[in-house]
Amino acid sequence: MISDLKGLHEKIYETVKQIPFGKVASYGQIANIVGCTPRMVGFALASLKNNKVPWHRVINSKGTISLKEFEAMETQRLFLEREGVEFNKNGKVDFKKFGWNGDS
DNA sequence: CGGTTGACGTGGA
DNA sequence: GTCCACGCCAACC
Repeated sequence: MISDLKGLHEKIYETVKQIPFGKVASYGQIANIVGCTPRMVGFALASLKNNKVPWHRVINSKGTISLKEFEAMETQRLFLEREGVEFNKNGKVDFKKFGWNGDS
């Protein structure tokens, strides 16, 4: 359960913050939890400027990183690998093993 | 107040 | 399996 909605962004932030260490969630998953469209999830994280939110644990449904800047995607991948998340040769994450069930 | 934007998702080819 | 087009809806200008 999340605090009262002050803004969709904050709600999304709270949800992302609940993602446990070594787990990853898709934008659609977050969108489903907060009850908004996946677009907003990405938009919210894009606006993210504070490092309190583990945005690196959020990826698209394909299990890949969709960041525009190559730098950013590299950073995210390194962060996930550091947390124990394995990347395939295609650069995809196995949701079967690292997918967040929504249970913190 | 209106148009544009955007870290996506899904369906179809 | 991959790639392309359309749709979603709040935030931003």
